[in-house]
Amino acid sequence: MNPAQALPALPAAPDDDHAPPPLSISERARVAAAPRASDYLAGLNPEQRQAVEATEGPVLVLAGAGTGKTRVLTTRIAHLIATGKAWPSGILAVTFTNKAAREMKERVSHLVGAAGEGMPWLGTFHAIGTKVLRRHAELVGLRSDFTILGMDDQIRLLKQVIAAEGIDEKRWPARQLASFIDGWKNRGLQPKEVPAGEAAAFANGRGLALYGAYQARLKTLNATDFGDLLLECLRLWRDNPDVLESYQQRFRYMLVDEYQDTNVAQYLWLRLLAQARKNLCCVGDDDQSIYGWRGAEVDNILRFEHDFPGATVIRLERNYRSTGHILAAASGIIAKNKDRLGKTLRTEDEAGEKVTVSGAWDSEEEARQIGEEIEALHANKERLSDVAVLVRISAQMREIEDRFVTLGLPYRVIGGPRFYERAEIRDALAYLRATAQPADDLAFERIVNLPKRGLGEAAVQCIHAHARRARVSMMQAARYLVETDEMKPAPRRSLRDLMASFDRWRAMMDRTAHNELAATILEESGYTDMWQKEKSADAAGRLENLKELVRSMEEFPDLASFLEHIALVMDANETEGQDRVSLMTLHAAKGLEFDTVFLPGWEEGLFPSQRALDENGRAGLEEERRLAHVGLTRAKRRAKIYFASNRRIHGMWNSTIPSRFVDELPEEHVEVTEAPAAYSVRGASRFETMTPFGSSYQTPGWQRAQARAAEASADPDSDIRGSGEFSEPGAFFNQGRGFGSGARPQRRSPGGRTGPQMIEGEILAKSTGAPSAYALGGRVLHLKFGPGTVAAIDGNKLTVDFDKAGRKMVLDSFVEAAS
DNA sequence: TCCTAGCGCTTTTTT
DNA sequence: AGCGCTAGGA
Repeated sequence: MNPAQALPALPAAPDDDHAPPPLSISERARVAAAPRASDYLAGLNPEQRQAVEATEGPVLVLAGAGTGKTRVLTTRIAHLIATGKAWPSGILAVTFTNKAAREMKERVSHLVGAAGEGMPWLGTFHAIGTKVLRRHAELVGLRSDFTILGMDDQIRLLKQVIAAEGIDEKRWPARQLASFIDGWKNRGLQPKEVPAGEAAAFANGRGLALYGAYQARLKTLNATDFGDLLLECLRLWRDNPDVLESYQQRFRYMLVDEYQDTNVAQYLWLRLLAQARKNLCCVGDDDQSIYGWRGAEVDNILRFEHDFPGATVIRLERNYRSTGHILAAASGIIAKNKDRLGKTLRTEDEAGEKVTVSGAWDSEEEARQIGEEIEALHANKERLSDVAVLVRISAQMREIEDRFVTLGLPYRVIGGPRFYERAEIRDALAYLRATAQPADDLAFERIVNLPKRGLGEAAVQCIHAHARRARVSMMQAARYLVETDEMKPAPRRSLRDLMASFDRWRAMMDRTAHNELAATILEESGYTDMWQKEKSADAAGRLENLKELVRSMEEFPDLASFLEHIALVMDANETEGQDRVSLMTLHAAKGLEFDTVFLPGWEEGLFPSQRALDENGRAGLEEERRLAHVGLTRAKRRAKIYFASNRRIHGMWNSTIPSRFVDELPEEHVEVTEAPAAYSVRGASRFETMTPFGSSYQTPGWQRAQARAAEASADPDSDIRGSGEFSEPGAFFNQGRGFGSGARPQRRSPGGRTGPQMIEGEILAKSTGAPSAYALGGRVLHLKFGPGTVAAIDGNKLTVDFDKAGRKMVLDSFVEAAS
């Protein structure tokens, strides 16, 4: 980056079998112009170095977790540039995510200086596909200013297509069709290539017709979806050999990151480009292929040597991340997989701590244990940002978040709803699109009645009908309709105002900064007003997001390039800096690392996911196992696995058994922790573990609750798990319906003490008569709702305004005084 | 046109 | 349980 840190002279051309031919004058000049990399090869281990220097022919680098994969990729690019084998513009480097592309760009320019910034062909498959398509749009029936539809637009369009074919959208949901079409596109299949049998699965055999109709509709709209960005490239290159050849000539060297995640379409895309020069270097790890469910084809990496004869395969097995026990545990698990190329990770690091396995009674206790351990780590001067909790499914997060809120542990959820997927952002973008691209019907439709301006279903239908009849955009149709009296006066007036606004904004476009224009549009359209009037808790956050959106536009030269960027980039701009625990899914954790990793929910059915097993059998199981491997290899120094005996799934309590992966861990690298309250979990029969009072398994809920309440008052120290919140008496009688229907299973604890739970406020309220120890306006802390202020007191019943949860009536025994 | 009660669905998620 | 969507009524 910094030119001042000038780099010493190049090392001599690598002295190996693939030594380049003598350099011509122009090539020498090129080398001279390339920024010098210092001893960029020096820090590499022998395998890494081999991977960097094997520039010619197909190369597969099998890079295990934490083996320096990104380093190899970036150094390889630097090497190609520094040795004069290629200009930056002659190197194609593809990644899956924008984040990965950004990082790679950064690291390359760090190595080679400003030349790296100029790598025009470093990007995601989709970004590069877009670039190619814009240049040759007319050859595939598009104009070069085609719009890229996001998922929501895609669904909206499919709904229209389904409706147009006279199919009941409720019976055959657009979402499902979208996943069919995405699946076909992932496999590189155009409508005419889809196997007849497959398409029959949707809408009684009309799936294929719908796919065709959808594609036709996209063309009319001058639009593509994400899949098309690759598919249309394939079509372009196949139908126009001269165009293909120009790209084959251009890309002297090609690099692919995360090759195990490529789908068939991407494989075909790469193969077409690599056919001529064959300098294709794929980096990946078959043991980290976890995206099969969205079309990734592990076979691509497993078959690499077959697909690219004469390929060099290099294994990176030296792990620089994890300590010995963690690595051995991860290796032990992944070794059970059959479909793999086989690698053995090793480390020169110390053995470190063993992987721990802990059982918990239920998911709440699991969350409590994790919270406690994190607090202990924190007290021990560990940074929270070095700690992560990795879950299998997002639904697991809530309980853990609840616990963190209660404890006041700062945390951040990674990979939540993405910035650009948030409704308010999509709405704002729709306004901008409708302004900048008047033919963008989907954008227009999204905001025509947002905020509500009296243009409901009927009005939209009317515009639609006219647009279709006159074969014009909805915007044009609307323009026509305000001049006629096909519409009722009220909507007509409203529509006229809206059209006038759009005219005004469009007129501003060339003389107003685009971010200013955006602010104006959001203001004048009443959109920001809409959220300002909204009293809900997240309205403020949404307004904040809108501000952030406008601010982020500054970085782009004009509205068009901003919209282009938006269509492809879906990353949230994470605010860094604070010391927080990270909470995310295992999928989101790929590529990250933390000192300490908590892995809750290792239970059959949840992890491995029952659905993965049902739908994909052994392949599904192996993918889950890879996920376990990914989870463990995120840990640098500590990995902690948990399972609970009872977990609520879709609102119902279920008895669960530990994951088979727990038992696949190699014994000698694992330590089973003592549960804080000693109760046997493993091997306990389902009924034993869940009957609270002898045979009360079938006892009506009210009896159980009474018994529990009595016990609660008798034992103030008992483990309080209910919230103490009041509920209507009626609701109470509706809840205790026994196991599997919402009632919570009871713990059997050694001393015969049973934790009271779901305590019915009314009963407990009668059983304790002591006056409240809390004062009006006092601060209290509630186990479930967190901190709050006492608003009213009635005996032992408090009305508390919780900071997070709002106003609730709770029993004072459920709160404690807080500062 | 707007509000709300009820229904059904529910892994993982990028572009 | 929680969310989003839809239908049906005000």
